[in-house]
Amino acid sequence: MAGKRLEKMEENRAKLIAAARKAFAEKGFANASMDELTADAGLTRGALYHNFGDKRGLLAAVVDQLDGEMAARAREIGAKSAGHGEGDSWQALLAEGAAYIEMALDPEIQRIVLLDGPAVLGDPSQWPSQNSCLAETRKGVRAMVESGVMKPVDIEAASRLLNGAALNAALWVAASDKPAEVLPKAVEAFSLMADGFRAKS
Amino acid sequence: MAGKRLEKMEENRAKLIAAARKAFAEKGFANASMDELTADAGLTRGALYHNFGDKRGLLAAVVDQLDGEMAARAREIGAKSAGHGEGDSWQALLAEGAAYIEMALDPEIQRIVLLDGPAVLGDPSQWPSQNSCLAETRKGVRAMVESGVMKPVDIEAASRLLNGAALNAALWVAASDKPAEVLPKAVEAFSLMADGFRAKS
DNA sequence: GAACTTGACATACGAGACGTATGCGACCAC
DNA sequence: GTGGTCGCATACGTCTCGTATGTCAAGTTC
Repeated sequence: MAGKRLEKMEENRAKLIAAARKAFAEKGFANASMDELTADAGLTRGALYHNFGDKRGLLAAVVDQLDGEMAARAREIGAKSAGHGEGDSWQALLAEGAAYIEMALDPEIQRIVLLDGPAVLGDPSQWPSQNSCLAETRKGVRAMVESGVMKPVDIEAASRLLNGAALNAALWVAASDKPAEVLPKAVEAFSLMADGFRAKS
Repeated sequence: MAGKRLEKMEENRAKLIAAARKAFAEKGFANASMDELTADAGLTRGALYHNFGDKRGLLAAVVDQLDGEMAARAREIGAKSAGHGEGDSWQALLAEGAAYIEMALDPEIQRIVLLDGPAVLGDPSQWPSQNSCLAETRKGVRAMVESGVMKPVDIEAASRLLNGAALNAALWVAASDKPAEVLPKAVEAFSLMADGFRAKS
């Protein structure tokens, strides 16, 4: 019966992160009170500072979780899209891009990952979690550059621009009056723009 | 001798905005103290709240000023690039994009317009100043779509994606270890990606 | 198995920072 | 010249974060 201590600790960490996700998404990082947040989780600020160091640490943990979930979903969609074709990795990239745009319509992801995240933690490329989403895109881009599907562009630059464009498009869609009407336009424009990276057939 | 009152008021507004630009750029919006900031301008918080309503209002005014400066510079560069050619508006668009990327290397613009701005004021498309930069890009895109230089893509979507990609690229360049080496890669990748919007020759 | 030690978490405290309500004094009108 | 208006300063209350200290259960050692 060893590890009852760590078990409880992980449980509390999870509860705090869950409460933080809700509070940050609803009120924004700056306006979220740590007292309320921890009370919702049935704890106090003591637990928070012990586990995450400070408020930024908590945000980093939340962003890490969300980022991981996004990357997992993108991978899943990418795999599905590339699977039933005969290795059309280009379709997979477009599908991933569209998936990012759609995922970012979730207020939780918008507010926390796209708005507060960069402002508080700095540019995504230097996040502690190292940005799983970007890594996912980079993997795809690298494979396509090496296989000649994409032009011989700088892998890091292309990944960054594709990801940035997708997430930025999502922000625009979400802020628009009628997201349902605007989304397809954003996806289409993204596909066109990404096509600039494609090797001439 | 009329308007000595308004004159002084505008002068103070300008001093506050200038002090805010410096404070926000150096410490970030959240960590900038309004007491220090106003003291630097030789005033107190009373003037600030009277002129801008609250801290967000001040940020909005600062962002508006920076955005205007950026748009003016982009217009200038775009005009120069299109001028000596025979109406090659495409080159002008690329030049504008590159200009945005370079401008965003300025810490003031990065921190205030790209990071804190969206987080505090929300998505740029719904800023009070209505985002001059975006308007500038939109103008160019619309002209090119109508003249057939660009594919018949949704103007709003294309403008948003181009702008977002450029600014995002700038964030990446600035966060990298050696900006001087990375910048050309970002500009090249941007040009390639934008080329996806270009009508097939 | 009992005393000791560790460490996760709670509580208490201090230091700002924001926003508002109130007061003052200079400009403008008549 | 007098009254009013308005821009700005001052004073206050409230909230929040971060740290320092206390406490009690879980793990450890003999």
